[in-house]
Amino acid sequence: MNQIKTSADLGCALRHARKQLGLTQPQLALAAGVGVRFIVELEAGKPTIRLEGVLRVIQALGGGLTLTGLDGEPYDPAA
Amino acid sequence: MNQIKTSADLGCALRHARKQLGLTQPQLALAAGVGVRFIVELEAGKPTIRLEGVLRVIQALGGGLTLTGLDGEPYDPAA
DNA sequence: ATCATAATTTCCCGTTCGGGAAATTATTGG
DNA sequence: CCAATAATTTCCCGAACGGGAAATTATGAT
Repeated sequence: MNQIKTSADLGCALRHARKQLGLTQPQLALAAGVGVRFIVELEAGKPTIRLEGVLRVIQALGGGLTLTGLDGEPYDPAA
Repeated sequence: MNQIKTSADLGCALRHARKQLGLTQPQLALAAGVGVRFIVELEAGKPTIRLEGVLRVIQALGGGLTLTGLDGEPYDPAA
């Protein structure tokens, strides 16, 4: 369970995951539909990368993102 | 537990969370250090917003992001 | 040590973000 | 029904993204 607080956390975790899978950056870039440089910057923890690519990379790695701490009561339309 | 697959998922979840907390978009924007438009676009599911702001908003709401499925064993899509 | 492969940086530069504020369109209330 | 608050769109525009490819620098294997 990897708690993501900063973009650096995310980059670090994704880098480890990629290596774990034995993928190179170009391979992952291809699989995720982004450029190699995007992977480099993502893994380097660049804070201003675009969400879209981040999600695609995570999915290409077989991972998922879970939002925690915000599951209060069921959605109340009258709130 | 909110599994985030797309930026739309995220936007939807964050919008509900904000309402649950009784915050307006400008209030959240201020708390997260982003512009109001950023909140609007984030909640609308815009795929190209910057990660930095997303993380700040989530934290301003008291939530967290968890990366799942990437610890340990290699991912085998054919398993 | 040496060659091969991977990783990262740099370059150019079109695309697009995203801030603030005003204008417009819901929503809610008196 | 009309006023007030919230939500979203629009405007202008500087700043930054990020794609491909080549160059440079790790990293590793034989």
